[in-house]
Amino acid sequence: MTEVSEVEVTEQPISNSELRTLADKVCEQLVTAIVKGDIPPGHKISEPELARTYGISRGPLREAIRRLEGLRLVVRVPHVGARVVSLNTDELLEIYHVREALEGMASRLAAVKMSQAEIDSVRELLHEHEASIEKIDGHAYFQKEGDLDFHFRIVQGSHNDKLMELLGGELYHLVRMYRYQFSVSKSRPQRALKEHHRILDAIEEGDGELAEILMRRHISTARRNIEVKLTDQQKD
Amino acid sequence: MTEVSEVEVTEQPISNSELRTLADKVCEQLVTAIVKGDIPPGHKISEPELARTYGISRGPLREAIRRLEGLRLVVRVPHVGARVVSLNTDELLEIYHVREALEGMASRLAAVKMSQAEIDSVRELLHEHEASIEKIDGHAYFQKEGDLDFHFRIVQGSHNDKLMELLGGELYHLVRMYRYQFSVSKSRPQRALKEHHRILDAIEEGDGELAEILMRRHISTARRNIEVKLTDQQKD
DNA sequence: TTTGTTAAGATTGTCGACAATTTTGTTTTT
DNA sequence: AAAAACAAAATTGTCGACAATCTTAACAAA
Repeated sequence: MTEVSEVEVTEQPISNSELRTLADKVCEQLVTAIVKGDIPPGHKISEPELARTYGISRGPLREAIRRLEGLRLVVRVPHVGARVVSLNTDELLEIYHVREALEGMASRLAAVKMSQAEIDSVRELLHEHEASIEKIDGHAYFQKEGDLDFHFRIVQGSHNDKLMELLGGELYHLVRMYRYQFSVSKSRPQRALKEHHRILDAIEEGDGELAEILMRRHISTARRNIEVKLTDQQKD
Repeated sequence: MTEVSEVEVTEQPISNSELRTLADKVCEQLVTAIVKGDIPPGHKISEPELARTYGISRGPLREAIRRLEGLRLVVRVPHVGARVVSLNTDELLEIYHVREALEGMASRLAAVKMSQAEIDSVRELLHEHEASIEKIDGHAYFQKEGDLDFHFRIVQGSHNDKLMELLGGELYHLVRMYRYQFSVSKSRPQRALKEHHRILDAIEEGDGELAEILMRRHISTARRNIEVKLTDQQKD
């Protein structure tokens, strides 16, 4: 665990964050610490230790932990304590099934709801991704976060708040956590990029049905890639 | 608001509940109080008042509120307080889009994963529903909770924990809340029951694709019924 | 009357201390 | 030596008090 001794609770510049209470701020810091693996999966969440680390009392800290529990980033046992979730591949596959369903629906809705300005903006994002891929020629290390950027843009395009909450609020955290954990780089970035364009094409044409099919295929392909890697590992 | 003065924190018999801390118990009580409308939508959650009501201190209570926030049952504003969510029909329609996607996927997976014993058990549940409908002859008031029972059985049949968490953990609470709120009785219980049977048929035959299509149609029909009722209300 | 200011009151946020429970380590018994 | 019983330590759960912030209500100015 990367030591975090005596970390000041960083004041957000002035940005969006209405989260002014200690519990909220510490919760956010803990989210990134967990997602990035600074606090590794399965690690015990010690209240006295963390309270000292962040320089706050246990009250707000416990509230933050309760929030993390809701985000499915920690598992809590009464009178025993909380632990960072340890994600096995099976759970990740489950998440990909959920993503297939949810983001498929998001694409269908986006085809009806997205404005041309939103579509143009996403197209621009894809061109940035294209440039990055060419630059690093195939390895496309950046994709780690970039891929989810595209996906969340489509979810936002659905203009369905519940979809945004579910995916942005808990599922994507776990996906990112897994990617950091096993330093997974996108397996076929050029191919994925092309699929992203096709999905956006369908949305631009207002063809929700096609957009949903393409998105589902895109995610289900990713899932099968993970399954393959899993079975390969087992062979070792 | 149905007065709840001096309610004892009820000790669960011995059942499943490993939730032994005050925060957990009060959280559960608050969930049902909110879902059933005892604490109405938009109502301010006063910490001193609730702490007195449940006879606990504000510490555990605040943890419970943080948990409710995660369940999307209350909305919290720092330094101002928490309020019970007030659900407008638009949000309910959003939830039905999510349900269509999620339960469609659940049905597809259930067709592969459900055991014959599980299927038989659900079939039995449907027969009970049938009896209830005949008894009250069309009105089928019971359906209020019974309908979701069936749906959750299918979700359990998917054996996908994430699906269960998402639907059972937050979405169904909001659906039940809405139904209590507007005392919605299932509009076409016989028809719905028949559709339930067809979905289970497809699952029993291992036809995941059909099961998904039928479930999605089933839920999307329900959504359109709500939309119609909404527009009817607007005409008044 | 309406608007703006200010002060009192109430509520939320935070802390430190104590109680209850679990975990750890030691000793005793078989 | 292994298992059981016990004691000590550490951790989680709960509480009451104080600080910071927001809400209100009264008052003053336009």
